[in-house]
Amino acid sequence: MVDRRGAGDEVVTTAAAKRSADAAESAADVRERARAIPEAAVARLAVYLRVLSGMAEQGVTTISSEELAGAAGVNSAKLRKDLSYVGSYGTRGVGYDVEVLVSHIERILGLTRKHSVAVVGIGNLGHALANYGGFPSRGFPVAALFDIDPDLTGVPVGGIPVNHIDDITSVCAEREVSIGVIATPPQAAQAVCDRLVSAGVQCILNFAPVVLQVPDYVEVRKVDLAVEMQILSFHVARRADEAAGDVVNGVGVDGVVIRP
Amino acid sequence: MVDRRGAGDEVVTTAAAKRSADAAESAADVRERARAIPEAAVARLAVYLRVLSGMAEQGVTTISSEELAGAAGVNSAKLRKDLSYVGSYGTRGVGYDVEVLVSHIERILGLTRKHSVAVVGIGNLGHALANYGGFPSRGFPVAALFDIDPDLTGVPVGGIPVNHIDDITSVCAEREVSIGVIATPPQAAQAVCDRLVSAGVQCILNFAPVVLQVPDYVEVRKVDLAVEMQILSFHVARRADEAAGDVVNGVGVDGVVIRP
DNA sequence: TCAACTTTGTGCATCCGTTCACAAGCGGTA
DNA sequence: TACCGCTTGTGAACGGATGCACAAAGTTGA
Repeated sequence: MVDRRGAGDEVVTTAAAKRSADAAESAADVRERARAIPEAAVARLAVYLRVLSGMAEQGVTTISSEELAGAAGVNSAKLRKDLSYVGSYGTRGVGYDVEVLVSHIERILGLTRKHSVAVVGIGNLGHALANYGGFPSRGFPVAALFDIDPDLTGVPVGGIPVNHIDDITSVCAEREVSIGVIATPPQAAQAVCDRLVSAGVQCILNFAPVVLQVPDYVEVRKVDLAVEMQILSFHVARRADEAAGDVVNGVGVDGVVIRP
Repeated sequence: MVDRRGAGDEVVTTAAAKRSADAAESAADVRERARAIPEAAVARLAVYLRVLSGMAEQGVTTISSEELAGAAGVNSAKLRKDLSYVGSYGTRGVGYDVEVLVSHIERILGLTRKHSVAVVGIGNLGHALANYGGFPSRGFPVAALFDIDPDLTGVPVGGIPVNHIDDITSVCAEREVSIGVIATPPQAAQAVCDRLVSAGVQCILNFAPVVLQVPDYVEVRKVDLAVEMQILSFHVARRADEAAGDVVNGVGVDGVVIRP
C-alpha cells in the first residue's frame, strides 16, 4: 500500500482515492460514463481487474499500460482507451497505481455492492458452480440453490441447502438475489428463466443451450460449450483447408509442409 | 458421425447435400469463403445450427429467415447475411430447407470431422465436463482425461480412465486429440497449456481464470465465470445508477427511492 | 402463360470499436 | 528553474459488422 505521491497526507488508500474521485466527478458524470462504455471494454476491464489483483498480491504498486496490456493479452492502446472509459487515473511518465486502478474498476463494474447469486439446476454443473470458490471471494455470494427433484430439497450443496424450484419466487425475494444462474437441462431453461424474471431477477447467466426469450429490461449472458467447441472446430477446419490449399501449391506458407 | 435425426435414412440427405455442394463449388471457393466469415457470424452459425436441429427433430422441413431469426434471437437481415457467408441455399418465396441448411452449416463449421477432446483437470468442473452428454453427441468425443493427482490415475470418469498429466504428450498424439480443455486451477493453467501445445494441440478451451500465452498458430477460447458475473454486475450497477439519476429529479422510476 | 405475392440475397449507408499517432503532462536531473 | 525522457490520454483515421431497402427469383393460382 505504498503511495507513490510522497507529498503529504498520503494515507490515501483505496477508499480515500475512491471518495476523492467521487467528489471530483459528479454522480451524473459517472453515470454518463458508465453508460458509454462498450460491452467489449467491460469484459476486458474485468480481465484487467484480475491481473491487477494478482499484481497487488505480489506487492506491485505501479504498472505501465505496456506491462498491463502484455499481461492481459491486449495491445497497450486498447488498454489505455479502455481505462479512459473508467477515468483518468494514470500518471504520465510513470503509469498507474495498482490499488487506485483496482478500486476504480471495481466501482465501475459495480463490485462495491454484493450481488447475491441463485443457481438453478443442481446437476453436475450446478454442483461445480455451487462449490466454485471464485464466486464468494469476488463479491458474488451464492445465496440460494434450486432444483426440481424433491429428493434434493434440503440437501446441502457447498454449504447451502437446496430449495425446491417452486419456492423460487419467495426465496429469491427474501434473499435479494440479483443474479440467476441457469444450469438446467435445455427443456427446463425457458420456464426457469420465466420464473426468475417474475421473481424480480434482472440478470441471468445461462448455461443451457437454448436462446432465452426475456423482456427488454432483463440482461442475459450465455455460456454455451457447444458453441465454443464449434467455433474451435471451425478454426481447425479452416486451418486444415488452408494447409490443403498451400500443399496444392507445393509447400506451406513458410516453406515448410504443415503436418505432413 | 452420430446421427441425431431419428428419421431413418437421413444421413444420406446430409451427405448427399454436402457432396453436391462440393461439386458445385471448388474446394478453393469453400476455403476462400470460410476464411472470410467474421468470427461473430461463426458463433451465430453455431446457434442457428442448434435451432435448426431442434426444428428437424420436430419434423419441420422448411423455415423462413424470419422464423429462424426469431428463434435464434437475431434480426432476419443479419441472419440472411450470415447464411450468405455459407452459400446461397435458400429458395426465394419459400425459405430454407432445414436439412440442407444443417448440412451446409455443419460443413462450414468443420463438423464433418471428428474432433477428439482432452479434458485436463478432473475437479468439479472436469467431472461435469467429462460427464456432459452434449459433447459426444455433437461430434466432440472426449478421448482423454488428465489430472496431476496420482490417486486419480486409472479411475474412470464418465467412462474414461484418467491419465496422469505427465503422459499428456504421448496420449494426445496417440488418440489424435485436436481440442484441449483446461479445467485446472489457475496456477497450473499456463503449464498445462504449454504441454498441450507441445503435444500438438492447436485449439484450446480455457476455463481457468488466467490469460494464456500461446504461439500465434494456437487458437484459444476462454470461458470465464468471474468475467461473466462482473459483466452482469456492471449492468446491475448501471441500471441502479440510472434509477438513481431519476431520483435526482425527484423519485425513482417506480416511485421508490433507491439507496436513500 | 401471366400476374400477384412471398422471401431471399446483397449493395450501400451507418455505426461501433480498434488502432494510430502525437500533444500534454509528469518526474527526474542538472 | 529549465530541460529531458517517458507514459498517459485522446482526436482522428480506419476497418469491420450491422441494418436497411430493394432487385432478383421463385411459387402459387387463375
